[in-house]
Amino acid sequence: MTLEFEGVNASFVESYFRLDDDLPKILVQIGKDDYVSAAINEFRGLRILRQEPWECLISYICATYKSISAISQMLANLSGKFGEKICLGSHNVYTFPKPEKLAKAALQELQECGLGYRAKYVSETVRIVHKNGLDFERLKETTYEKAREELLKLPGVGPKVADCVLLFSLEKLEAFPVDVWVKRVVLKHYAKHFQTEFVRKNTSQQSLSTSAYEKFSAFGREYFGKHAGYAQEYLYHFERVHR
DNA sequence: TTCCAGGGAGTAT
DNA sequence: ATACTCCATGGA
Repeated sequence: MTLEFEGVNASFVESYFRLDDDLPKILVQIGKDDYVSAAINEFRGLRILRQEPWECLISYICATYKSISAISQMLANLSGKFGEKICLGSHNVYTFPKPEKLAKAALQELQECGLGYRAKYVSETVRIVHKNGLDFERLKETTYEKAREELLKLPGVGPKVADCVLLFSLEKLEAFPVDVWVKRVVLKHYAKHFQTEFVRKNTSQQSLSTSAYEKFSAFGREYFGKHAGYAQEYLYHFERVHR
């Protein structure tokens, strides 16, 4: 298999696509049952990205209660308005804005990017991170639980956003983010791991309480093990394709 | 037009 | 602790 790239060096590509992970070994580890095995067999090769923590954090704060396409649009707006222009051949692209740049942005400017009520959360979190210089490198070194606790203090960051940031940018591969899609998968195919009353309640109602979230997420970490995040990613994609 | 989206925060019980 | 409610915006 070959991988072509340009404009970056090989070490970046290896890092960004997590080529340092032993994917075949991980897929064996998380292949605990026929259902997740089906997802693995269909999408074998699907990877988790090692994203830049700052970009990941702001992106997932923006992503709450929004459709994927709308999220893409919002982030493109942010980059176009506050990022740096890069010329790639014939067309221009924009980098994700740096903390110091977003820290200077007015609330209304953020709202003009389509952030809606999230503009306030982004604005406040931007200031906290920029001012105190939230040490993402330290969060990488510490445990899943401690790093999660730190992230949850930020405005606009709840358990779902925290788990996404931990998984996609802070080296916490045991994180098992539970969104509406993963919730559906677990309720449909892993119901036997929960009390029937819990399954019934969470099947009928669309919202997800904090305590219910923690039960779903803890199940994922315990059932799939230290690389539960990979299982989440395969199940998530499998559900979205076959819904 | 109505519904819902890779949820979170605020408030009432 | 748990339940209920609101939140801006855009695509389907």
